[in-house]
Amino acid sequence: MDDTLPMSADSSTPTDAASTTQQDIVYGRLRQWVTVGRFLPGQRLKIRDVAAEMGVGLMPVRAALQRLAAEGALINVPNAGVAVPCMAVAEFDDLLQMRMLLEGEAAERGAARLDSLQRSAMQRLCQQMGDALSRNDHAAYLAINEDFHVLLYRAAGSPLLFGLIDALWLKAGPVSNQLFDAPDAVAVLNDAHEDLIKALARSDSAGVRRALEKDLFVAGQFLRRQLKGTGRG
Amino acid sequence: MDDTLPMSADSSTPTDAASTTQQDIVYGRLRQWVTVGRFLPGQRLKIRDVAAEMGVGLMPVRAALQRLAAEGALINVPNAGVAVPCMAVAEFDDLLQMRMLLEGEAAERGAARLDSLQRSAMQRLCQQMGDALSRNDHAAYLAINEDFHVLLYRAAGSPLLFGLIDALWLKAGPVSNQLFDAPDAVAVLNDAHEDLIKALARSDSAGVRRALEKDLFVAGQFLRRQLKGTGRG
DNA sequence: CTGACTGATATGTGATCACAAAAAACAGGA
DNA sequence: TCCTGTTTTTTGTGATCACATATCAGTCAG
Repeated sequence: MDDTLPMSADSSTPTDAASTTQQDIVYGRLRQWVTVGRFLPGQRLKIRDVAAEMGVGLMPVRAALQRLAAEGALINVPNAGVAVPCMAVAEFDDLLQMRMLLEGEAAERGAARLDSLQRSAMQRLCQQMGDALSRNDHAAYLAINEDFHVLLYRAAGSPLLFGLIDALWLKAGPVSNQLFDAPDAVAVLNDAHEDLIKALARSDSAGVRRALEKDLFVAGQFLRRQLKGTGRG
Repeated sequence: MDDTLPMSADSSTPTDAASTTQQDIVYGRLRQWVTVGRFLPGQRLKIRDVAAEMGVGLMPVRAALQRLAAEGALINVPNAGVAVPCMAVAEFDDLLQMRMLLEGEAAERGAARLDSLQRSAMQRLCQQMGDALSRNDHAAYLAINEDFHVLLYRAAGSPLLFGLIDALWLKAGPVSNQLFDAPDAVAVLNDAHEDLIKALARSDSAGVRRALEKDLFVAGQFLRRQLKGTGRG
């Protein structure tokens, strides 16, 4: 009746894909689809459609959608199911501000705790990002970029902070993939990363924080322009 | 199929109780039960038990529990349903640190945006808290304390920040109600609030932030002692 | 008397069905 | 032609049932 259990299981563990249960599989795929921008902002996700597309029953899809909605990746309209949120410019600015606060904090803490092996790994990732940009390989850039930030933030040693950042990433997902619609963005996208590596080499945690905030800010400004353009017709 | 809708509905709106749907009612009650400390840390919440106790079907309870788990109020153990998380001291410190960061930020921003009417309201609330403490009316103190903080944080003008803070409150709920087990806590609990009001009167936003961080810190130290005592057998 | 195995119970997960409400399609009148 | 009331369809919500698995009690060999 009231058995205790050995505390574990993060619940909102980021980047965990399939477990054993079916709704977790659906959740993982749906989450990836949202972050990769498969759905348009404002689009309604209908249980039966998703179920048919994935070839599973309605029940796992319902659970997965509710879970995504609870995490803020989707919004739950009163009696019309769930939809992918469409962000107004003010909300985008709010999100960017919070990301700068939380990710800046994580970067500063993480920079002070990285060992030399992790530092060289970050330097390598930064170089790989530059290569990917010069090849115009956007998918690779985004993947390495995620690894780069995850490595730094995990080093901060705060699971809670990392979870909050992950939640913000989920919210930012639907709009972040429009980054490369701005052709002049690729020229400066890696500058902040290189600044960050330099600050890291100086063991300048505050400098790492500033570089990361700059990284988010410049990318945010490109996205912001895209956002005002589309404006959710 | 792909209709857009007029973006609204916060999904994780705090303090929203009953909507129309049944699972929202269950969710609201369950959420309150968790925050008020009705369940012991580590306790498993079984669908059929909760359903029987509330006199509703299994389906709304299942959905509500999954939603709470997605928000981090409960933890989802792989194939054993959900349970109330039991916090280790390290996790508690992490939570406290994040609360100081986020609530400190919200306090500083909110202090700069409060109008005179809201400032006097906060002063009144502070006085009421002192009265409640002198009466040993713990329930009233906690209720007014929540209003006090909500008023300040909402003024910050960042729905996202407020939502994150609310999520942290939900995590802190199961342990926060042990505050008054420390008899010497009541003597100093309102000191930081009075400091905050003074800083507010000076329009000293940074001072408001410091006072709030002190508030969280001293309360956290009392709770921390309680936590080490119980230690989750 | 202890330990492992087996059966019974309980519990979460998923499927199918039924219902209510909202949206859409349609028909009729101004 | 446009507005309006009605009907039909769609869609989310909840109930009930079926199944797999984990937990626990009971039993028997050592």
